Amino acid sequence: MAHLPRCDSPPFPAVDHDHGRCRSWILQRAEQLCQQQGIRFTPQRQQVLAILSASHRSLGAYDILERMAESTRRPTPAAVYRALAFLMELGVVHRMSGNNAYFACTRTNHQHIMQFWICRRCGVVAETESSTIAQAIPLLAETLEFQTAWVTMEIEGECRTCRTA
Amino acid sequence: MAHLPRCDSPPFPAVDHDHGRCRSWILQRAEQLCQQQGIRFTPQRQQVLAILSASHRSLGAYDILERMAESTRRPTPAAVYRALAFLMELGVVHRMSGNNAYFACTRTNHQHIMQFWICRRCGVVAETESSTIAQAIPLLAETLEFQTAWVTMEIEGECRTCRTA
DNA sequence: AGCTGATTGATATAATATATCATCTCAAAG
DNA sequence: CTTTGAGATGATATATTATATCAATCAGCT
Ligand SMILES: [Zn+2]
Ligand SMILES: [Zn+2]
Ligand SMILES: [Zn+2]
Ligand SMILES: [Zn+2]
Repeated sequence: MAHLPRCDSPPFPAVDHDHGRCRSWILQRAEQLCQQQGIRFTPQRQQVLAILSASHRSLGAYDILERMAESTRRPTPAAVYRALAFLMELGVVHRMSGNNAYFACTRTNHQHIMQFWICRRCGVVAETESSTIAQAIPLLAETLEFQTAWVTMEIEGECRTCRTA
Repeated sequence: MAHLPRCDSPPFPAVDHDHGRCRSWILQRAEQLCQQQGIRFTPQRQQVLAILSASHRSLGAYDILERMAESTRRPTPAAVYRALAFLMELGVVHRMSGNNAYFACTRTNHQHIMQFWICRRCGVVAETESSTIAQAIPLLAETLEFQTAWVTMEIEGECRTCRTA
């Protein structure tokens, strides 16, 4: 990520923000990560990420499948899930377990513990990293003598844009 | 809940703890809540909660269905999901979206924001309420101008019992 | 060209969850 | 005691999400 600028769009960017910039950042980052790691960013994988990068909204796997079917031959579910697994492994797509949906990440240098803010009306997802929470969880874990492997934090509600509309 | 003692079993209780106490607390609390609210705690609902209250582990809906089939006529999936929806609405069962599983709550006076600690080996779930986190989330929400409706916090890992075994 | 491992295609199926309408039950009203 | 009506359950079908398996293809290397 050295010479790739950050995607500086804020959480829940304005509806008229320059999303082309977000979009190309998402795709270029994936390209670069694949090159660095010597793995292949195949057309199918590109296509799935391109669909997700079209907005900051999350999409279900079968929604993605439908959109792929619009431009090319309809893929099988397995193909979609394979591409999603690849992109999640690469760290450029996240899965929202609350609604079985996937979205393109716009943050670099994730800590282990992120918050995902999901607008129930428009479906847009924002990511934050609270240092307070990042500190609190290991403390709780220590008290419980619990060895943490994975943290899911999803907050559902309404974003400013939808509330004021 | 006035005269029902708290379920004082700690998070991740020892394997030899007096679970009969947990179990009867879970069932009596549900009974009492139904009486207070004038709603019916039918045999099917009791049976689902009895199955969940048999341990602190979470179970999938179809696991519950199988256990019901052992003692009575095999119910339909819809019957299981209806009972689970009822018990969740009552607040005595929670759903873990990370693994589509359900477990019997052992805490009263939930705040809005709980942490669910899920052991990947034994499946036991513990609940905590961190005041630090309960304060942090509204602050983040305010910054984002986000109106929070629901918070999911699930931490997967290994409990002490499983780590030391 | 031939080899090898990664990727994709094809097919089937698993796992989780809901929709719909008919029937039954129970408690309250008459 | 009967009626009645809302809530609960049964029955059936189907929707939604995800994975397993094996064959075919492709890309990069020798
Ligand atoms: Zn954007
Ligand atoms: Zn991210
Ligand atoms: Zn117990
Ligand atoms: Zn609880």
